[in-house]
Amino acid sequence: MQAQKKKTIRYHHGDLQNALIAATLDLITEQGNEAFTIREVARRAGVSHTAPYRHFTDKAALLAVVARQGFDMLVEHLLTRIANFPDDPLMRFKYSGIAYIEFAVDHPAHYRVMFGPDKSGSRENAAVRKSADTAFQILLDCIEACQAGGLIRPGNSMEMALSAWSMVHGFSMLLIDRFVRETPTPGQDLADMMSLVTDSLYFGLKTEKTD
Amino acid sequence: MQAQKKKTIRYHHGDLQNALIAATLDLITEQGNEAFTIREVARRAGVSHTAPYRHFTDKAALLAVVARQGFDMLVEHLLTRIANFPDDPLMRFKYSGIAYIEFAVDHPAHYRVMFGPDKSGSRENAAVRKSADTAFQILLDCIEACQAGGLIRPGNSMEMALSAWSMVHGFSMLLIDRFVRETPTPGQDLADMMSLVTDSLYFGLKTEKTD
DNA sequence: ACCTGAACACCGTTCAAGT
DNA sequence: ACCTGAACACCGTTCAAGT
Repeated sequence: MQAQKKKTIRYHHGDLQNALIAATLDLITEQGNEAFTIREVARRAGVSHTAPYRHFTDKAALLAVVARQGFDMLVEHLLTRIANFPDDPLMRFKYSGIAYIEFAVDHPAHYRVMFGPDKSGSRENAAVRKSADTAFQILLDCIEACQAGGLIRPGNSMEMALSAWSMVHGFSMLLIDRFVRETPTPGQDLADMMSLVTDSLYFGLKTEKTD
Repeated sequence: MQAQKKKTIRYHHGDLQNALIAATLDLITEQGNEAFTIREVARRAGVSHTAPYRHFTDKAALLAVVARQGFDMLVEHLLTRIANFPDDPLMRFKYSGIAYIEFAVDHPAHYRVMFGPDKSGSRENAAVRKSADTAFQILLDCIEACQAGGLIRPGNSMEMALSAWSMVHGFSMLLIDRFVRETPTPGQDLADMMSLVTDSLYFGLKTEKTD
């Protein structure tokens, strides 16, 4: 808990804290969420299996740091992607969804830790929730900007944001967990698929006059 | 593998196979997916920790049986729920989504095994995939019936089904994993929320003339 | 045919001890 | 201040042995 606040922690090989985080991501990327063990991560970082406990109170604390890092990366990716459309709220809404799926597909290890089964309480971790809320707020802002411009139906923006989140989260999980393997139509690529899926919702929320 | 084919397997206390499945569901319901261990399940069934290996080749095989059972239950629930609207394809489409979320919320332990991280290969298990495909086919049929009646936009029904599945799956996961805890508007209940979320998509796919 | 106990190679976590 | 080794209570899985 407290250890994470310190900027740099040195050990005889350098920065163990970050070495452990990097090893965690490598391990999850290579072998999935289940393969992550403190002992294997320590092995990869070249330290004894008890050394990680100097930096993280337990396994859950290490995962919580990875989850928060993931949400921060997601926020950054979303902001970068929607910055391309400063004058078009509807495009910002659409691309926030596409950017979300892009993030999940590009960083499946992070995504699995962020949304995977909550081993013990990163869902309760204040820092993690704060980063997650920031990401959700971006989506909400996009929707409300559209409503202000008459581009999306009036109505409860929270409900709409929840619908949008459900869709991109569900699609991301189906992709990552290999439930969806192929594009519905031959010749499509992943980018086409992301547009198709997000468009289904986008048509559902926008007003008729924007057709 | 072969053991599962036999209808009834007796041991000194009765039907160990089903006792193990029941204990698995109890355990996952009580303490989450991580708490499931062969040894604990055996303990609850009152047998030695090696006895389960007489009935399931390994941990993954037990989970695969639970997953297939879950998909079969899902299919049954979907069919029951849409049977209420024999003459209204649009209502069948809408209620297939609601019924899906109902199933996930009512059977979170099954749902987590069905869609949770694939410990090792229930995703590849032919019987599991077959049951899952049957469920997906129900959704596809609903959409195609709507299209035949001019109630949903023409277009690739696979893509639409994928969008719909993404949304209900995402919403289910967010609910089960406690990312979504409260209704967006005070006074709403879960049924309201399910309608709101599925309606967002439903409006996106239907034709204008059905308004 | 079905079940058990010992055994093996793993875990997470704690703690006294080393530098 | 940071790291280690031994120790404890767990896992999944195998296998020879019991009834």
